[in-house]
Amino acid sequence: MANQLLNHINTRVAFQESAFREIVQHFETVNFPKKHQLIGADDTISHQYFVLKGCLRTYLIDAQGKEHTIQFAVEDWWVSDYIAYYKKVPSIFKVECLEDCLLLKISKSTLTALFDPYPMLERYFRLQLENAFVAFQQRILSSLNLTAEERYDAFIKTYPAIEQRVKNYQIASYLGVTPESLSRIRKQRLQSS
Amino acid sequence: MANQLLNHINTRVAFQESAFREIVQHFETVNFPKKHQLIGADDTISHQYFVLKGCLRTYLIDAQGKEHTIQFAVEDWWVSDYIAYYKKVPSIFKVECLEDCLLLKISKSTLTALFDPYPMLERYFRLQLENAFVAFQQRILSSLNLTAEERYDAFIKTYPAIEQRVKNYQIASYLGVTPESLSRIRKQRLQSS
DNA sequence: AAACTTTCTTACCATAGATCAATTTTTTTG
DNA sequence: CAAAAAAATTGATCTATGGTAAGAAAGTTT
Repeated sequence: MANQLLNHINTRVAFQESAFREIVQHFETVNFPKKHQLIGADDTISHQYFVLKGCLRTYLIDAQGKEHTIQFAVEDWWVSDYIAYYKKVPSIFKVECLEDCLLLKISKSTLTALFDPYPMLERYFRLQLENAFVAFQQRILSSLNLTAEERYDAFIKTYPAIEQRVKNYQIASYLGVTPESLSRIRKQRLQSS
Repeated sequence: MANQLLNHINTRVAFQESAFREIVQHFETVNFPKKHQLIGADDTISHQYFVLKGCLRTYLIDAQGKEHTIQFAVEDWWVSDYIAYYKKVPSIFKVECLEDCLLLKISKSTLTALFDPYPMLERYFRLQLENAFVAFQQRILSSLNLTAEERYDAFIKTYPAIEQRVKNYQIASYLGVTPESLSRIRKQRLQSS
């Protein structure tokens, strides 16, 4: 089961199985039902989670009561409130399970302690961050660049698997449009195809 | 002069000066005049740059001929087309000097080769990426969350030094509004103060 | 399967910000 | 420092998307 994590690490760096057996002991397998709130606003966040099975989203409710989705996570993704996790500030995001979830949990202190004896583990996380850097730049570009419809197209193209598993209003809140607008966009697309 | 880089590295990790003397040899100091184009669209990008002095911006011209600024860089910032740099695809961004610039240049291959003997250097870059991750998430949040005026406020607050050094139309293209709209926002702010 | 809850759709009107077109101000250059 | 170029401003209009409200559809619970 934890092999899924090793496989993922090996997509980025060559990691020895013996070393991995050491590391994996520091993870805890946790199980949450659909609708469980993994992280709630104002928590202190000292853990991150690797998704073995399930689907989650990280979102925020703003002063006007509107939801904004910053990230979805499915199998082989990492999830947390990374602003709170990296900056040691109280969480502003909530993370909820959109399906029943099986996760690998590790604390920041445990993980960073592993970086000294296992530099390849640190490299894996650096490369993960490089990937996130690129994904975020492209998302920022989309928001500068594209109409709501184009952003929806791009989302479907980039994350076809996710689109199937989450509610339209959640996609809308990820794209930065209202559910009503997304509904109109979807209608238009049906008619023109 | 290169000490400026050591100082910056030491804001994130404890780095030995002896080790730094080794590393710094692999950097090249380069000088460019205002308006010089450091990176042009469609280049292969194998270097990144540490800003010793000056101000630059990374931007893109879209299919409709409109500019979108993805990043500014001033002293102690790193700059490149990071999509091209990380993903090994042709650059989509241009990077231009907004002032006369003094930069430290290093190639990706040289830098990554230094990560093995100097794990603290890799750690520094990991921590840099964590910071960028947070900054990008906050920017995405702004674009989901805030009106043009609120984004302008946030920009001024977050980057007061940059606001002074770049053109308004460049700020507009960073915020995702037209220069005309930014001008109206600025007018309104003057009147209400 | 009836009742309830959540999500999605549709319609109508409102608005932030875009676009277009001048004009003024600022900056750069010969 | 005058001329030219670049940037900023202003006004008039337009448009994509938002807000509100209501009903339809889908999903969940008893």
